[in-house]
Amino acid sequence: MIEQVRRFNRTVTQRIGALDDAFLARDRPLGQARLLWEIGPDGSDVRYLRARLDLDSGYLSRLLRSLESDELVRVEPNEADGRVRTARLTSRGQTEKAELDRLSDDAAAALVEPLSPRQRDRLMAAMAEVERLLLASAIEIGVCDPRDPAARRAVQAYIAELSYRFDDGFDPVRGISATDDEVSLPAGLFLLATLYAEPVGCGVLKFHPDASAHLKRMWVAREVRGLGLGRRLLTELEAQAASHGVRTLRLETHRALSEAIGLYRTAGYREVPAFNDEPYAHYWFEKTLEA
Amino acid sequence: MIEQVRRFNRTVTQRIGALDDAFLARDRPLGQARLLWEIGPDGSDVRYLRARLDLDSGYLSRLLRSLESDELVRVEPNEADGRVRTARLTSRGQTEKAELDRLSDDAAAALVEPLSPRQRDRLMAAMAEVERLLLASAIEIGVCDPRDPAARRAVQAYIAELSYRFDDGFDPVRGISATDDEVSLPAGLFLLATLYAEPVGCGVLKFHPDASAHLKRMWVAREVRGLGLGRRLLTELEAQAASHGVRTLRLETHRALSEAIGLYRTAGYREVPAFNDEPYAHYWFEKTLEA
DNA sequence: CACATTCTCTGACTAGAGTCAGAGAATGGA
DNA sequence: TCCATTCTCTGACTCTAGTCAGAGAATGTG
Repeated sequence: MIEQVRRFNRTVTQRIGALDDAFLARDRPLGQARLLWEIGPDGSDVRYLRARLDLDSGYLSRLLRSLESDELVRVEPNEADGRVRTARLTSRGQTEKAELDRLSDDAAAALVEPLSPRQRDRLMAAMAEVERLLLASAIEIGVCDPRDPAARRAVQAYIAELSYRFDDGFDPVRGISATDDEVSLPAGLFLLATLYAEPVGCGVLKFHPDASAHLKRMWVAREVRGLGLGRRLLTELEAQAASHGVRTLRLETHRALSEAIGLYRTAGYREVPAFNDEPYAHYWFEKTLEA
Repeated sequence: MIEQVRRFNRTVTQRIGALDDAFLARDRPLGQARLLWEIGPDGSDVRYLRARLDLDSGYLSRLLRSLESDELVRVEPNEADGRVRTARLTSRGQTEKAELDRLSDDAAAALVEPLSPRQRDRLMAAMAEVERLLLASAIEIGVCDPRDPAARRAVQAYIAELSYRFDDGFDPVRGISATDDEVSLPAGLFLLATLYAEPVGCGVLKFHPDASAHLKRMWVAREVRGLGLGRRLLTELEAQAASHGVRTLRLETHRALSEAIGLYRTAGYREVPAFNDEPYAHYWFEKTLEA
C-alpha cells in the first residue's frame, strides 16, 4: 500500500507539479504568483495572507512591495483597525491573475489532451475519488477548549444546521445544557475536527459520576459529508470516553437527523426509553463500551 | 473537466507535495536528496545522472562534491572511459538513503492512517488509476529519424519481442525491408513514442507511388501496455499517412500478435488476400483512409 | 597525427525563498 | 494613563538552485 502511495506521488508530482510551478507563474516568482492568487477579488488583510500562506511577516511585506511596484496590488490601511493593512488587486492585477488562470487551464487541458474520451472520463472519476479521500485524510481531530474561536464557530454552525433542519426550529437554551465548563476537562470534553484549520465537525462529552457520559453536539459540515467523518468522530469520542473510565454512553437525537440515527445504529447503539426530557429529542440511544 | 484537474492538483500538491520536499530530505537540500536517491545501489555514471535529473554539469559537480565531503558518495574514474566518472554510495550513503526511504514510507503511511480500511482500498485503487492514466498522457509521440539512438533502441526492442513471441523465431533481414532511407522522409517515416525520453513504442510507414502506404514495425513496450498506446500510434500513423496523400494503408501481421490483430480489426482494417510474400505473416489487412 | 568532440570540473555569477531582530505605529485592557 | 500586545515594515543576513563560460584531460575519427 505504501509503495502505491509513493509511486503515485512520484508520477503525480512529475506530471502535475511541473505544470504548476514555473509554468503557471509566467516569468513571475512563484511566491508572487501564489500571493496574487490568494488575495482574491475582494482583497485580503495582510495578516490573513500571512496566516494562510504561512509566510514570515518580513518576507510577505517584501513580496507585497514588489507586487506594488509592478502595480498589480495596492496595500491600504484597514479603516476598522489602524494596525492592519489590506491588500487589493488593481485592475492590472486582476488581468494578471486572469492570465495565470488561463495558463493553468491550458496546462490542465494539455494533460488530458492525449487521452481518449473514455480514458478522460476514467481519469476524472479517479481524480475526484483521490481528491475526496485525501481531503478526508487531511481532516484532523483533537480535543480542544470550547472557548477556542474555532470551537465557537463549530457550535454556531451546528446550531444553524439544526435550526434549518428541524421543522419546529431550534433554540439551544431550551435543550439540555452543554456549557463551556461542562464540556471542558475534567467535567467533559470538546472534540473538534478541522480541515486546514477550519472547523468541519465536532462532538462533546459530559461525564457523569456513575461511569456514564452524555454525548451531544455531533456535527459534520455539509462540505465534508460522505467522507466518513461522523463515524471517525464517534469512534474518537468513544475512545476518549473509555480512557476517562466511562462504561456507558448515552445520547438523544431528533427524528430529522436520519444520517445520525443510522450512524448510531450501525455503531452498536441500541434504542432505549427516554432517559431525559430534552424537548428536541425523538430517539434515545445507549451503548456499553468495551473495557 | 479542467476544473476537476485543477482541484485535484491543488489538493494533491498540498497533501502529497508537502510530504515530499522538505520532509523527506531531513535537513538535506532537496537536490542532494534526489541525487542520493538516483545514484542507486550499483552507482551511476555522472553523465547518466546529468541526463536523468536534467542538471547543469557544473551544478551536478558541485552537488557531488558536497555529498563527497559528507562521505555519502565516492566519485571514481570509470575504467572503460577515462573521461567518465562514476558515483557510488559509500556505506554511510546507503544508510542515509535507507533513512530517507523510511521517512518517505512513514509519510505515506501517515497519509492513509486516518482512513477506514474500505476508504484505504478505494484510495489505493483510485491512485493506481490516476497514476496509470497520467503515465499514458505523459507518453509523447512524434516523427523521428530512424537513425536516432532512441529509434534504434525501439527497433531492437521490437525485434527482441518478435523473436520471443514467434514460435518460429524472427530474423529481420528475411522479411520485407524497412531500411533507414525507406522510413525517412520523403520515402516514408518513423514514428516514435517516448516516456520520459525512453522509447516505449514505434511504427513506420513506407509510402508507395500509388497513394498507398505500408505500415510496419508496430511496437508497444510491455511496461506501457493497456494504456491505449497502440491505438494512439495507429491513429497518428493514419493521420501522418493522410497528410502525405495516402489513400490506402496496408499491413501484414503474425498470428501470434493477437492484440495487434484485434486492434487492426476494431480500427476498421479489413482482412485481404496476401499482397506480398512476407515470410512471418499470417494475416493481411487494408484500410481506405477518409479524404 | 591533428583535430573535433565528449566529459567533468572550477570560478564567477544571479535570483528566489526564507529567517531573524528590531523599529514604530495603533490598539486594548488594567 | 500606562503598558503589554498586535501588526507591519525595514535591514541584514543565509541557503538553495541554477546559469554561463571556459579549462583541461581523454577519446574517437579522418
